[in-house]
Amino acid sequence: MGEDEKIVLNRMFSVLYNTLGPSYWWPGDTTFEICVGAILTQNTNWNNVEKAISNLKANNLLSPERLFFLDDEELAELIRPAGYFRIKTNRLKNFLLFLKQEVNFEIEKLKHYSLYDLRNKLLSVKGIGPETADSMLLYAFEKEIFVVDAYTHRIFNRHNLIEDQVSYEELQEFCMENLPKDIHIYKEFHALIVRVGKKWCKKKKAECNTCPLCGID
DNA sequence: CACCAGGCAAGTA
DNA sequence: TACTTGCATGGT
Repeated sequence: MGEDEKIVLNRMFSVLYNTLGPSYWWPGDTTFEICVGAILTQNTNWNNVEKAISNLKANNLLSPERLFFLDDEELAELIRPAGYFRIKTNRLKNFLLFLKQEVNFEIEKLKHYSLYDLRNKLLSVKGIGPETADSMLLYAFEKEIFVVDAYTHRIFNRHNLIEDQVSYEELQEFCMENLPKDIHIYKEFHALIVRVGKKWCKKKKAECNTCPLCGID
């Protein structure tokens, strides 16, 4: 039972990696930049997020302290291209307040926290849900946790690996049980899923005829 | 033009 | 618990 699923997931990984190549994820130079990107990319194309991040960089504002003390209105204008800019302004500010209160803006200190301690603390910040928290944990804080997203759900469902109604945590557990427990694999597999999903596994149109995963099962 | 993007919280029943 | 809705820009 479980062995078959391991085989399928490992085959998916190698097919995707061999056809698409390495992903070099997450784009972003610092721990903080990755966290900011994780909030900005919620239900939003990364293209738009890049514009917002480059606005912040151009104004030398990609630091926890400086962003914390920036007026909400100015922050909103800078991140406007990322969409949902008023909501995301509040979510960023909530995260920045958490950084101030938890580690006095010294974000690197969070790397010493244990996985589930940090996960619970991130989830308690309003505006950080499971996917955003796990993206930060895996890519920014180097914790061994798998990131589930809409594409993971859609692709795994279309390949009859999971029921459509499974929860985030259930799907996450399924992935972590059937993939090698390796942070590098987790990083690359999530990235590959997003890349293949964007191109071949859209919400309505499933252009599976040319998808690398077509006929894998 | 319609559709969608690397979600989340709040409201409703 | 299990739906539904608002949030918003920019690319295809």
